[in-house]
Amino acid sequence: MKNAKISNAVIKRLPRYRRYLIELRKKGVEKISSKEFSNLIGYTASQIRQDLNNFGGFGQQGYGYSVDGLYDEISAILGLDKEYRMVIMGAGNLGQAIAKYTHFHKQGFKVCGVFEISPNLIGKDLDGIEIMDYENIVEYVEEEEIDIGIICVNQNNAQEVADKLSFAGVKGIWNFAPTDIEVPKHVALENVHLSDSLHSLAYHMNDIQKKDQSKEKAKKEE
Amino acid sequence: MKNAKISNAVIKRLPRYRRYLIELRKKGVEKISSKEFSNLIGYTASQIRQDLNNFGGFGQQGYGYSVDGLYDEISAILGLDKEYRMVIMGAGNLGQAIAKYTHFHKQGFKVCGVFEISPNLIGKDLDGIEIMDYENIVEYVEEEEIDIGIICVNQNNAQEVADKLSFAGVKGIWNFAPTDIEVPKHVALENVHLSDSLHSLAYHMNDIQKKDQSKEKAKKEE
DNA sequence: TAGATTGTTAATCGATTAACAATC
DNA sequence: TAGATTGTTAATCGATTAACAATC
Repeated sequence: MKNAKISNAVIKRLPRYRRYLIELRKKGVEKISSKEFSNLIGYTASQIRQDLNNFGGFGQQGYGYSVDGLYDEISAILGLDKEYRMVIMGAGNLGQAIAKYTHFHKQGFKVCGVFEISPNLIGKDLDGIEIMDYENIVEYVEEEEIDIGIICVNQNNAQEVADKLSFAGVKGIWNFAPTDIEVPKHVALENVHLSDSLHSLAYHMNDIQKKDQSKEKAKKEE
Repeated sequence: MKNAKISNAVIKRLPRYRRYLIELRKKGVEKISSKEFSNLIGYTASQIRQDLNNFGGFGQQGYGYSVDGLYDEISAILGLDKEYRMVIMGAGNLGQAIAKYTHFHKQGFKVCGVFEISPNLIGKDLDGIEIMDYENIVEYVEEEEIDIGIICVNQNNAQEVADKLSFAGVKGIWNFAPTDIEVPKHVALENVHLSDSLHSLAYHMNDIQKKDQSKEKAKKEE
């Protein structure tokens, strides 16, 4: 494995490669060339080879890539050969939904507990996961060896919660609050800005309509 | 407003500009220079000016940008001066959470209905939003003039639901299913691949740890 | 008018694509 | 050995940054 800094653009493509490899495996496909993979996934064959060669030579000349082998390699690169222990901060709609969503659990990301400040919610059970008092988050993270904190509190409290989680010693923060937060450099941060995503969708919807309208206009003027 | 194709990198930054402008407005700030904005938001002043000039000259030489004015311009560019009517496909945990999440509603994105295939859920009420039968989605979209379909069904049904929504005439699809779907070119598509995001977080967590370890090793070898 | 800051052109940087020698 | 396909270098493309004339 090489040592140079891998660009984020490459990292963002890895989970997608992995998803397609899972599908191929399901279908019993044993090998795939970069060209075949390109047709399937929509990246150029060249880009696929470049991306993979950031991490090592996983292919074999004249043959292609082993589907199983590549799947294992990418999983290892992403760190998906480990288990992760997570806490959810905030038991609002989103926090509760993520707590109940089994999809992550199946992939090795386990929600261990949910933390709340509201007394109405503390003590409740979410499909077997307890809602606990925000007061106790620091000791819980230490004792239960929590890796990841998921921020589902509102905008105004997001930074404070992030600070607390960082202090408590999580290695990563997954932020769903619609605001930018700052974390120490030894903590990894991934944002899911749902509103931003929706706004981007709105832009593209309007863009398509605008183009259609100008096309129609051009047609009439003919 | 210019006509050249705007790159997606620019579009993705617009909601973020807008968020910071909202904060500035709250604080009563009236004008901001690209340099001041740069310090705040973390993009270079040059990039800010480049980005904005894709859409028009919103600033004034020697002065800067009007916070209010720029907010309005960006909102209009994104199409946030309109209201959007949405349906949620799938009343699982995620679908229910989004239905109840008031944040989007406040920004002009209204969830009008939720659609399900499971008889146990059809007819139920989610904070005033009815869960309806998937059978009736096409006529509902037409009659209620739905703009956006939100896909919260599982991976295996996502493409079928997307096809149905496209046929029914939505202008945009917001996909939360952990798979890639295809839509006709007159339909805008925005994906929220939560698993991919989590995998990317895992990578960065491991990357930080690896670097820390090699640093420590280098220290010991001194 | 002088100072500040934009709008815009030019330079740089990084990411993607193309080409091809290496090799299975 | 011949054919296929990788790994990798070189070329291209696009996005970001720097520079500066225009102008408020």
